[in-house]
This record gives sequence, structure tokens and C-alpha cells, in this order.
Amino acid sequence: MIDLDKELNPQQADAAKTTEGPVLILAGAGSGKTRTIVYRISHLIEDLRVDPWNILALTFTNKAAKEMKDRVGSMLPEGMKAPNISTFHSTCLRIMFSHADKLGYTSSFEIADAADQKAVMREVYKKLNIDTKLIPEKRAAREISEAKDSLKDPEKYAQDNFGDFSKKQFIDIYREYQAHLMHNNSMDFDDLIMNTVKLFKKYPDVLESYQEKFKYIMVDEYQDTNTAQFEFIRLLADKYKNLCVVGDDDQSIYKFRGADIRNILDFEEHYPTAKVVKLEENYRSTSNILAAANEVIANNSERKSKELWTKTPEGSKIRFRQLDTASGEAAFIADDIRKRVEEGAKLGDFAILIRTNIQSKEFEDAFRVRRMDYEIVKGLRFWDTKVIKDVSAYLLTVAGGSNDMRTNRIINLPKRGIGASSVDKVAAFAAENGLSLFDACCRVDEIPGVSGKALAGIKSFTEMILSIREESKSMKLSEVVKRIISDSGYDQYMLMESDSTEKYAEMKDYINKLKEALDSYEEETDEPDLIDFMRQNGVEGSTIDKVTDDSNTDRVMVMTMHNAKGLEFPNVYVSGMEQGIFPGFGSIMSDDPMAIEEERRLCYVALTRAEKTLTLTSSRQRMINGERRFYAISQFMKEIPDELLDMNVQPKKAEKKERVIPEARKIARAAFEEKPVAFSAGFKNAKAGAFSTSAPKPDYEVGDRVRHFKMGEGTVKSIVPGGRDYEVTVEFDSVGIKKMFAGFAKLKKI
DNA sequence: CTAGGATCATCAATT
DNA sequence: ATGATCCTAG
Repeated sequence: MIDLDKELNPQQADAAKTTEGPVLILAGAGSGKTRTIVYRISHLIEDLRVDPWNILALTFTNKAAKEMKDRVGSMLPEGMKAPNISTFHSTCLRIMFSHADKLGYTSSFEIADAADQKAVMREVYKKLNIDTKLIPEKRAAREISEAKDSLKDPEKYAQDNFGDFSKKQFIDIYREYQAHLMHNNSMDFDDLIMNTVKLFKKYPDVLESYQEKFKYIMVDEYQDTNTAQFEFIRLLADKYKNLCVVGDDDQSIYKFRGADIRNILDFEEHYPTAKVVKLEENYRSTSNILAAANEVIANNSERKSKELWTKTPEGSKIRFRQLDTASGEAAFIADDIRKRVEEGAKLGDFAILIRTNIQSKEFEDAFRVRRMDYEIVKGLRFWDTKVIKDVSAYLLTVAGGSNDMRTNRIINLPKRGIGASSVDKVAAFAAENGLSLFDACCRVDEIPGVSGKALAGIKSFTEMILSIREESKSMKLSEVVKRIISDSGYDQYMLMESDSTEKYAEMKDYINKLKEALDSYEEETDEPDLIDFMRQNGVEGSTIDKVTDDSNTDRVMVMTMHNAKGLEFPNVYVSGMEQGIFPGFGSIMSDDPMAIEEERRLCYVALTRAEKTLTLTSSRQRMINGERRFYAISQFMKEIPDELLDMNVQPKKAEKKERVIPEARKIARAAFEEKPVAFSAGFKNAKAGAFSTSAPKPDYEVGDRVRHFKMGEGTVKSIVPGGRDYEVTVEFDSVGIKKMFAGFAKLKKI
């Protein structure tokens, strides 16, 4: 028996014990939300003897799912089967896997990711002859995504917007877009949810089987749900009504991707018998930080009444500094962190939160110059990498996939002299004869108008694929990858594309990671299914983490506020506290008064990330889109009471010092701090180091044979001393005469 | 068909 | 400032 009263505070325990019927847990920032959910699940399984497979916990991100899975796993006894804890999309993917045929797909359907969607949209525009300047593709994609999020398929959308002139074209675009996806047997991310709801509505018996399977349902970050997700949950929980949703209306920051805050605000209306539990004790931040966050969010009109409190001490005041320039702002923060690290803090205890990604550049420079370890947290996932997507497209094509999106991606990659017009001709032939693009390529001889380079290119392309396909039957998937990148010339292509050895090594690294993933998949799985593997990874993307060669985690984190949601750091800097940056220009100008409230919630999220200290900074001017602009201090600063703030009243001095460093001196200092042996570290560093370093005389002479990492072997024609480096002219055997700087080219004498 | 110069658009971002 | 996309000459 788990002693919930001992492990949890009274509200948390109440939430964990209420297992039957609808429950809304309003969990403020840092109130032990995950802990509560984890205990609730363990309580269900261990004390109430609910079978783990009858429990479904839904999250938005794979990261959240993984964390919850790990924490639940460590609490359950050895060998106990784990409950279903996964994302909405992953759950729906699994459901679709079993029932796709009922909706007109085959079970080998694929997932269309953002890049695929874009490609499809281009096709649609071409077919409907729509000018991308009249309706930006992004606008149409958004409209479609919104339609799907609110469960409108093309027919429903057409009905609802009948006679609305402004929507007329979207109706056509949506219909055509969906037809293209269907033709490629593909679902986009929004389809996964919409189709599952469709399935449930169309097949009550299927729905019931899942209602029986998932008797207890939990939803994390409920404030982020959209209409489709709401309906998905509603249907699943309709039989037993054991639905526990956890969220915080004050942390709803994803309206721009369809989240409907009404779902959480109106939960008690949707479920009149719902029990509401509020978790308001905060275990994360000092009371000063909490007070500031509370004061800011209090300016919002529509919220559930909730106020965080804490037993922790006041802590230091919240610092605010206004600097003159964005680089000055970054310099101030970097210097401040360096100072505090010298006083004993760890780099890893610091995070810098930014509103937009462009702000990250200044910090990148500031930390690089100071040789401080940092990480700019980007959204890029392994499976979204170009290299991986390219190779995956090859793999799926070799596997016999009839997905035109995949074929399209690789047909002329690397370049085989197959241009758009040739592809169009093949595509037309394919359409006429009901073939896939690849099958049409195989019959290219019958296609009129395709000749010369294009014809040869298509022939060698299909021959290559078919021959690998033939041999692949007796190969491991990782060996197929190897064959693909050598036979297709992709290896050579990577070499040409990469402008540094590091970049090339990184690409190879990605491919090796892919091979490893394929190997372990084949080992672990009885009946390996490449399509299922790819599909799974397209949605979950978690099998392989982003390739980071640095195992040292003690570094300053720089990330957007959106990215920081759910995380916490001892010391937080919020950069860009300016009217027009944060709140953003768009929300100030918006005619929707709720827009500024969303920004304010984002501010609330940002402030509540901090445990011990919080520093807010702004810049008087900023270079935006290449022009200098001036900014006033953010309105959110005024919403924090003065008595909580340390405004640094006097020292204009310290600030001035940062201001007067002329650009030139800063660069000089940067160069000075750069390693003297800059040329060994690749192009990027070489550029910065060039200010203070001159290259040594090359160890080859005119007439010598040399090797270049990219262009192969050649003969040195001339060596001319330049300003700070030697300009070498080489006649390469393969690519002819090239001029290059000795320091950059890294030529090896043979 | 391709390369590379001209032009354009520019918030946040998971799955 | 920057990266993606369009356009045009060869």
C-alpha cells in the first residue's frame, strides 16, 4: 500500500486518490504535477489492482511521455507490465495501424511530415493553377490544419464555408491536398487524430473495444488540447468517465497551433460531476519570483482562480537591466554568468530564455568569444534531418514503396540531370496509366518527350533502385543503407554539399546512427517492418536523440520560452523584455484582445522557470531584418511591483563600459581569445582567427601532387602569398583548375 | 537542365 | 542578416 498522505501534500493526495469519475487537476507551475500523476498511476495499479494495460496516459511531447514512463516504471515492481503512456499522435498512430483500411488507407500508410506537406501543397498549387503570391502556401496549410484540428474533413469544410467567397479557394485546395495524401497512402499529423475520431464515430464497436481497453484515462497539459484531441478523449472516456485531466490555464501558450483554452476553462461544464483539485503550493521558486509571476498573470481576464504560494524564503530581488544594444545585452548576461561561475556556480545552473530564435545569435557570439560552454536548444530532431530524410526516402523506395513523395525527393538527388519538366512528363504518364511515379520511371522508354540526359538519368536511377531492391532481400537494413549511399552517389553528394570536414563527418555520423537504429530494430523485432519502423519514428522521433558529440552537460542553456515550458533552472535570464519583442509586435497589433493575454501567459511561464534568481533584460535598440529599430521596455515590466525589483538605479558606469567597446575592438578581442591554431579547426574558426593569425607556408611547391578532401588529387600550378595566407592554384584531375587559400584548403602533399 | 544572381519574407513549434 | 525561392542566361 502506497502511503499517499506521506508522499504527497493534502491536495496532491486528494488528486491521486480520486480515481473514479471526471477529475480536473489544476496544477500551477512547480506544484508537483508529474509527481502527482505518477503516484496516481502507481496507486491505481498497486493498491486498486487496476491492470496496467487498462490505463492510458496522454501527453503532447515524447519527452513528457518518456519522463512519465521512466518515473512510473521506477515505482512499479519488477516485471510489472507498464501502463500505456504515450503522446496523442503515437496513440492514434497505433489505433490507425489496426484500422486504417476502414478509412480507405492500406495498413502500410505512411506519415507525411512537414516537408512532405509542403511538397504536396506545391503539387496542389500547380494542379489548381493557384498563384502562391495570392495565397501563400503557409496560409493554406494553416487553414487546412485548423480545419483538421476542428474535425472538419474537406466535405464538412466545404459545407460550413459554402458561399463564403474568401474561403472558396481553400475548399479546393483542401480537397486536392487531401486527395494527394490519399493517393500517396499518407496521413499527416493532424490526420492521425482526425481519422481516429472519424473511426470511432463510424465504428461504434471499434470505439467500444478501446473504451474497454482504456478504462482509466489521464491527460497531461490539458490546456493545450485542440478540438480534435478533446473529442478523441471525450469519446474514449464516454463509457467509464474515468477521465483525469491535468493542466494549468495560465500556461496555455499554444493557441497558434490550435490549442483551445476553453477546453480547460469549461471542463466543469463538459463534465458537471467533475471534481476539481487545485495544486497551488509551489516547490520550485523563491517567493519573490512567485510573487512577480502572480502579479503579472493577475492582469489576465479569463482564468480559473488560482494563486501559487510557497514556504520557501523570499530570495533575492528580481533584477532588471536595460542595455543599449542586443550584443550589449548578451555581453551583460554572459559576463554576469561568468562572474557568478567564478564565485562557484555551475554553467549548467543558468538558462537564458528568449522570445524568438533570432535572438539566439547574439548569445552564440557572446559565449563563443568568452569560451564558455553553451547550448542553443533547437527543435531539430534526428528524423527531421535532411540526410536522414533523404536516406529514408531511398530506403522506402527500395523497399518497394509506391509513395510518390519519396520518389520525388530522391529522383534527382544527387543530380542525375532529371529536371522538373521531365519529372512532370513522367508524372503525367503515371497519372494516365494509374502507376506510381517510380513504376512510371521504370517504363520511361514509353514516355514521349523524355530524352537525353533526363532519359539516361531516370534509367540509371531505376536500375540502381531495382538492383539494390533485388539484393536487399538477403541483406540487413543497415547494409542496404550502405549500398544506397555508395551506389546512388549520395556519399559523393554529401562530400560536395558539406563545406567543411566537420559538416561531412556530422552527416556520416547521422547515417551511422541510422544504421545502428536499424540494426537494433531488426534484432529486437521478430518481424521487422521497415514502413512501420519509419512511421513510428516519424511520430515518436525518440529512438535516437539529436546527435550531440558533447557529453559535457555543464553548459548554459539558451532556448525559447516555449521550449522552456516544463523545465526549471536555478538561475534564469529572460532576454528581450521589450515592447514589440515580448509582447511580440503581432500580439500588440492584433485586434484580438486575447492575443496579449497569451503573451502574458508566456511571460508567466518564463518567470516561473526560475528557482533561485531571475534576471530580466532589455535592449534599447535591436537590428531586426537588417535595420536598426528602437524599443521601449516591455509592458510586462510595469506589471511587476517595484518592491520586487532591483532596477540597478545608479551605475550608468558599468553599462557604459559595455556600450563603448567599439565593434572593431570587440572583434580584435574575439580574435585574440580564439586559439592561435585556428586553421586546424575548420572554416568557421579560421575566419574569426584570420585577424590575428597568418598561415604557415605550405609544405608543397609548384608542381607537387596534392590531395584535397573534397576534390581529390591534383597538381599545384602556383603559390601566391596573399595578405594573410597563400593563394594556391591547383589543377585537379577530376574538377579542373581551382584557386584556394592554403589555410582553408588543407591540401596534403602526396 | 543547371548555376547562381535577384528577390522575397521574416514569431512561437510538437507531432 | 539570412535563408529560401524565383528567374534568367548559358
